Amino acid sequence: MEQYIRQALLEAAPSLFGTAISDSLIQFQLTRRDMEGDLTLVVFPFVKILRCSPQEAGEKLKNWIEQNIAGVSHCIVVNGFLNIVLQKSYWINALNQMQQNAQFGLQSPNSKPTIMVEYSSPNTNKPLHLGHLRNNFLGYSVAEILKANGHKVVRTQVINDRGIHICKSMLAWEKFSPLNENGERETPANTGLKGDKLVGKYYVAFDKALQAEAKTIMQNWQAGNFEDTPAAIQEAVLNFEQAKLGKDEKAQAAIDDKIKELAKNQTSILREAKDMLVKWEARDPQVYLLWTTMNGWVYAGFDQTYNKMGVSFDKLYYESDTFLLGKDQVMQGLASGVFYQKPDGSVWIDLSAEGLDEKLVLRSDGTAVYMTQDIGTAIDRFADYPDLHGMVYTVGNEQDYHFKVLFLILKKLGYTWADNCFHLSYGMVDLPSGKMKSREGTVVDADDLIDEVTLTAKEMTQERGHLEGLSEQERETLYAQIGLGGLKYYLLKVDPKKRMLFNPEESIDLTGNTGPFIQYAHARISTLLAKANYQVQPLASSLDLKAEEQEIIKHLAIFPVTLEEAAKNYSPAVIANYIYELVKLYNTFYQSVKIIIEPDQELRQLRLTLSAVVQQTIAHGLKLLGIEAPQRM
RNA sequence: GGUCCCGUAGCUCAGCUGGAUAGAGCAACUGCCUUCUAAGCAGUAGGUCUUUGGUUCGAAUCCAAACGGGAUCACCA
Repeated sequence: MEQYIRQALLEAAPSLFGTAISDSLIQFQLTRRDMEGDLTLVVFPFVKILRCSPQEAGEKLKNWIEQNIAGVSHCIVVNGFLNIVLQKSYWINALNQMQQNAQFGLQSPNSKPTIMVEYSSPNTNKPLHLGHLRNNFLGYSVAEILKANGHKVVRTQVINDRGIHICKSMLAWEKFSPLNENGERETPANTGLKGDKLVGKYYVAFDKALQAEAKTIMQNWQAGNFEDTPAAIQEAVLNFEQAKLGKDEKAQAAIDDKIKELAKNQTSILREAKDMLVKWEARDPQVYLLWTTMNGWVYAGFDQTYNKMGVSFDKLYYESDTFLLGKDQVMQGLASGVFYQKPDGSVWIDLSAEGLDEKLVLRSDGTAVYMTQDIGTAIDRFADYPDLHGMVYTVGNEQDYHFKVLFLILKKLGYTWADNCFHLSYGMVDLPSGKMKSREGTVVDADDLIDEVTLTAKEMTQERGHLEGLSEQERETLYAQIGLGGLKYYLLKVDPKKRMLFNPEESIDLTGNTGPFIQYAHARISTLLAKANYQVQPLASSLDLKAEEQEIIKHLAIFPVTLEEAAKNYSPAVIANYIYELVKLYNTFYQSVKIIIEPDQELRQLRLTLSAVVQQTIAHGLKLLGIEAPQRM
């Protein structure tokens, strides 16, 4: 309708205004809920052209629209706004079309270019935590949203399965794992621990040992004992100590950190880890065996967690497979002059012309860094999927700079698709106590959280009791759907870009703007329709509509635009807010009118139809968020 | 220090490319289940949209600065 009036106005402009007008002059918005009207045309832009008061301009537009636009009942001019009231039959017809289209609002599948969406991308040395949950739910949901907008989507992740951090947990396991009576070190099988948890335990053990050894070295340095310390390091330490004199506490602490870094680099345990990395890159059989074994444990653990989370992937990339390609690319780029080499052999790119810094792309010892690997992975993906148009990287905003650099490098290497790469940058998740810090043990474990939320859902669902007739199996499924639904909704309803607060108590709330609130509305409608034995039937356009009913149809009508907006902004929050609003409107309606027990059959059918379309739209919306829509609860 | 992000009710968040009297939820208080699931609904109260300038018919929204918070500037990932 908006488009229709816009077009008509543009065509009629010369006779109406005496001149052609630009499209941007015609600004529509939805009429405020507390005013009469459906669509509002902003009058101010026309005032200049018509050289008259807003009131006069409004009157002129009012008369023209009332006489020339079919479907318009009448218009009201108020405060420089022209509120257009559509005929009731317009909304009945809209509802009729919605009920006949089970895919209402969705674009036809695979009608748009292929997009790859990357999310999760964990390290294989620690279990998934709350931050990963936001990441995974976001990525999964954005993939669903792009699909619903007609894109072909490939879900993927890159698994950071190599590098110094992986060697750390491997080494710690070899060094510190106790032997059992069979002479075996700890494994998931003989401890019953989940694989990712077991490996994470040794990653922590490594850090602890590293800290201890570094502390001893620093104490030696304090005491003036520089035995075993290279002269260059000794000099650096002494210089730092010198620099501390006369500085305030904060500056001194910063310098102490730098000294600590130096000490860590002098530890034997870190040297061993580095040696292991070199051996790994040389494919030392023993190191490789250990690596595949321990990674296998982690993957089994991750799979369990992904399963519980309800996320999945179409294709996996392993850093260990792509980093060599990355190195090749760097060498080629070096030859073509995109990169340059320093005397020590390290390879860099100079982005100072773009307002960025110089960035390392290959270490002096020839080993790959994160950037090397990311270059390789990106190129690999476009080679694997010839019709791939673009990529979405779901990665936290602490890596904004990294991705700016990555996309620039890819472009400089000559890959035009670099322009279609997008960093879906999301904010950190804070706890009421502040930031999550692994060292302080405040990290919220993903498995624990999911279990907790499911348990709470169970308790609360049993309290309300709408469970009669459900099997034990069905009940358990329902608890998980509600618990996880609440958690997902809680994490997705906030604009991804924004840093958010995670309050454990609120995340499992059932009332207000929550997942269960929306699921409940869905379940309530489902049982209602079943009881009423609802069948799709065209509605007579002569039916009258109550305000509550019309509000719902109006909101349903913007679902397609909302879905597009969510895709454009890569924002599940847009969908979450939309369905929340829809449910509130529906609940008001539900509470104020009779539906099944309405004696007038035409009215009853209208209200059932409205309920059915709302139910379908809630279900679609929840699916876009990766949330289940229970039939009853 | 350079660069980037953020600042809306006590708390958590909406507020589309500038538009009417800035909205929800939670927490507090009042009502509503012999009628379709009360995980609901209706209502009360709660605001200098951090501050100051600028742009204009009009600014929470755009621009600049200040203040406050965060991220990042590694041969870490």
